[in-house]
Amino acid sequence: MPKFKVPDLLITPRERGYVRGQEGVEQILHAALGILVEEGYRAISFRRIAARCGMSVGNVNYYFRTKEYLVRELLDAVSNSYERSFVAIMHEPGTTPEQRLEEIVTLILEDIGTRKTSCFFPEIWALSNHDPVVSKRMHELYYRARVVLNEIIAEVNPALPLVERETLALFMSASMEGMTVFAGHKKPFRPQISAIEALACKSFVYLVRHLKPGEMSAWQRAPQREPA
Amino acid sequence: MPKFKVPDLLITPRERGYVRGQEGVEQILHAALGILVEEGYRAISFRRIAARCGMSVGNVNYYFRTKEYLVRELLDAVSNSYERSFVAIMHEPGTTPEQRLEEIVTLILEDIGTRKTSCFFPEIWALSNHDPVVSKRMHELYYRARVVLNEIIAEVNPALPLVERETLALFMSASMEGMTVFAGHKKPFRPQISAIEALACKSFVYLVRHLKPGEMSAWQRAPQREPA
DNA sequence: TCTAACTTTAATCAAGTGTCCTAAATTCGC
DNA sequence: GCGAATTTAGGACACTTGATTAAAGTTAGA
Repeated sequence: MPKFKVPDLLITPRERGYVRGQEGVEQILHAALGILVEEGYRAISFRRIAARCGMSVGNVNYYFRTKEYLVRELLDAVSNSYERSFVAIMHEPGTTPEQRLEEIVTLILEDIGTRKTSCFFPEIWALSNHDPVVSKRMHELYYRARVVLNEIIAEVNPALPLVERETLALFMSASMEGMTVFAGHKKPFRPQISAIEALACKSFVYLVRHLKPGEMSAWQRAPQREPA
Repeated sequence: MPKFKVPDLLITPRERGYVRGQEGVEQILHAALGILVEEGYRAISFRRIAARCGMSVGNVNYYFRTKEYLVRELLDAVSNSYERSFVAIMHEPGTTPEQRLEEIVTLILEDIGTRKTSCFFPEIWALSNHDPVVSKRMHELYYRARVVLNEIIAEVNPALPLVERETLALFMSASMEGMTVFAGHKKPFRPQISAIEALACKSFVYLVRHLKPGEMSAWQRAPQREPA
């Protein structure tokens, strides 16, 4: 069981308007997320959202004048929910870097077991190839996730230059994200998630501890061998 | 530069029909792949395919009576193209397991740098959450990819039980797939792909060599620590 | 030649889309 | 409780796009 759980959405309250309106906004965003998870991004439409939360089409359109605004706020709400979890781990007092690393691995690998994450992110990955706005927000989200990893690496292996730390953080983050397709919600390798967690921890700790400055770029095409 | 390059499609010839017809089928499948890559899966339609290869809608429909058949053949053609590359590496004579592992890492990490792969797979990942047929074919494709990895692991570390070998192969495969979103075609970390390759090789070789039987499951929730 | 394989044209039928508008209903601070 | 601000319903507009088919014509090759 994970120490932290990532909430589905973290919606920033509006500045003006009645409380009823705020509730409406949250209903709409949750409905949009639900549709995205259950039927895919392309299925999101004002009409479907309206139907899903018992609203009228006009009303949904009143809150979000265009679909683009709606999607943008949805992405932000998801992004913010992760932000909060990462920061929570980062600011945990009295933990060793290795403990925090393990905690992050656990958090993420547990999180990809949820239906929401298992469906949401692949959708975003696909979308980011065709939509620059989505691409930008997605990479911002992942950047924030790597901040924690970077900090841990710096603590354990301060000799490693910044660029190499960042590449290592990326490697770890991308590794874990890749598990989504195979060990996510209702995926064939979900039952082995503990073993996968162990592998991830073992290999990440090894890399963080034993990687020497310059080693990454040195390997580059090093073992040139004769063609057969 | 990689020793092998994965072709876009490997289309199995039909049993009956004129040569012209075979060309038509290939045009259609390439057009479908092109649309999927450029505009996403949902954009695939008879109309668009027809427009893209200067055919009539009816003619496209003559070759593939339903969209489902079309998509299925497209998936198969992609799957087969990978199959061929993996088998080629597996049957390479006079190479050590470590060399073959490196070759696979190179092949895959180069391949995700192509636009086709960088767009195709995220699309399939998303789709597999909503379409059981796609899900089944996708996991078959990845299973075939892991066969090579499994063989390498068995050679280097024969003491490791089958189940653990398979989980390790999955971990490596999923790790690399995860890079697609970050170091794929025109992604922000593409320039660092050599360093990423080095990290992947280092950590995979470490795991394959040093993983002891039972270690994966032993780690499971091992370091229980006091709550702060 | 003549038949199986192609190809086009044109059409059907259906479902869906975002956005805007008006008018009624409701909040909620005062 | 007043009344301005806010929220809601419902429908209209003007499209786009979708899969599939039937009939008729064209081509290839045994």
